[in-house]
Amino acid sequence: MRKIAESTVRRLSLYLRFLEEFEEQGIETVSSEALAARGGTTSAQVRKDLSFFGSFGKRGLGYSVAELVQKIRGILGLGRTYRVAMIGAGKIGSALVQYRGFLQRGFEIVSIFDADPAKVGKAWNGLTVRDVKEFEAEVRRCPVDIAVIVTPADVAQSLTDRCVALGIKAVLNFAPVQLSVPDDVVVKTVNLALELETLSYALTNR
Amino acid sequence: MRKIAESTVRRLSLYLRFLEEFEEQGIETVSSEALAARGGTTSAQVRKDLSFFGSFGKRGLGYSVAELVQKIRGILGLGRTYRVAMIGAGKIGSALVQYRGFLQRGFEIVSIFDADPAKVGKAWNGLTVRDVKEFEAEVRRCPVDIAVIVTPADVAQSLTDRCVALGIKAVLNFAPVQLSVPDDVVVKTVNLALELETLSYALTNR
DNA sequence: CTATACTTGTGAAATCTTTCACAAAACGCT
DNA sequence: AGCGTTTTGTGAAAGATTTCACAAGTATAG
Repeated sequence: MRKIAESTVRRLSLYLRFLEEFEEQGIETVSSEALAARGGTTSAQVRKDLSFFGSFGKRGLGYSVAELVQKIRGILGLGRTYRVAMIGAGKIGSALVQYRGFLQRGFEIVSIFDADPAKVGKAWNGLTVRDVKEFEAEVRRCPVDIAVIVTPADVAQSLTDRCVALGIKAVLNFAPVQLSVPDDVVVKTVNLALELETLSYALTNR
Repeated sequence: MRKIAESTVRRLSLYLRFLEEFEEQGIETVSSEALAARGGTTSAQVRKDLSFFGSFGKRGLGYSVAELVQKIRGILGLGRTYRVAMIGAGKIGSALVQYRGFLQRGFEIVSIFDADPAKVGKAWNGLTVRDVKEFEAEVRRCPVDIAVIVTPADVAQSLTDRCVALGIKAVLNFAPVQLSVPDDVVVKTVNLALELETLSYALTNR
């Protein structure tokens, strides 16, 4: 398939959220204009984004909400559940484990690891925190699709390397570092400092 | 000043992190090539990014690390501290309050609010959680530059409106909703579901 | 059955961002 | 001082993304 811009994929994910809202409200049909209004973009943008994947609407009518939800879920690969390993049982890891949206959207946390002996063995949301030394053994026994790195910056890269060695192809990184991985592995980094600094820039330059 | 792309600002923030690392390592001078290598971009990109704000290097030599750190800090508006209000004392709020990088980078959390009476009055990292009913009174007494929204989705917009009414110009939003604000207010949303879904897309389409 | 109103899907145009490529500057060496 | 090496700063080219604008469907009403 032709290369799709990351911005397009992010918007599809947003559209999906709005469509699910519409569905809950019992709205059966939506125009690109209405969807755009809800998401702060333009109708042309919505139609263009969708057009990369097919034509899902009816001229004069708009899109069937239920159908478009299905199509976008398909495009985003949300028709299955993903198995997630959480690496790091600190504050943020703890918050994420309890975040219901995770499971709700098909991302199931199946294991948690930490290096701190004080944390190992504790139960968290029905899962036992394991020693990160057992990471390889555990992942081989109970494979995962996605690793979430919630560790201090200094160990994030080496843990990522271990994930890569195990064949994990997707990493969500909360450590404030730039991770390097082979081309066939995808990393998303959520960098709080970066977000704050763009706010700082915006506050300063206006 | 000419409009600067968000992507440029984000890269500047990254460069700053790398430059600080270099500084710690005692490296005094850096070329655009070296900075690019560290950040996974190209030297031309680095030079172009910087060129929007001035010319900070010496031909043949590169950039003085210390000087470039200062310049970028200036560009990003990091020469001051920002006062931050945390709205929502749940798991994520709790994790953020304890995140040292916040204060380290000049963002000082000065107040925490929650609607849950069970949480109000508790001390957190030296701060007392206040009832969100007192939000206006408290912010007027102790003004803030940035509000961090860490609440359930359904109250995020109304709290944002209250921030706007108080004259707060920057919001960092962790609630999984699209916030609408006037043009002179800037919002950054960190949307976990979105990040997971881009991973899902990447895992599916390869 | 025709006219009217709407809304999609999509090439083409406009805009924005990144990459290229090279003159100009700075330094060290002889 | 002149020469070779390095690296910046920046127009221009290439590439990517967004917006425009309109033909082509679809429905409804008379």
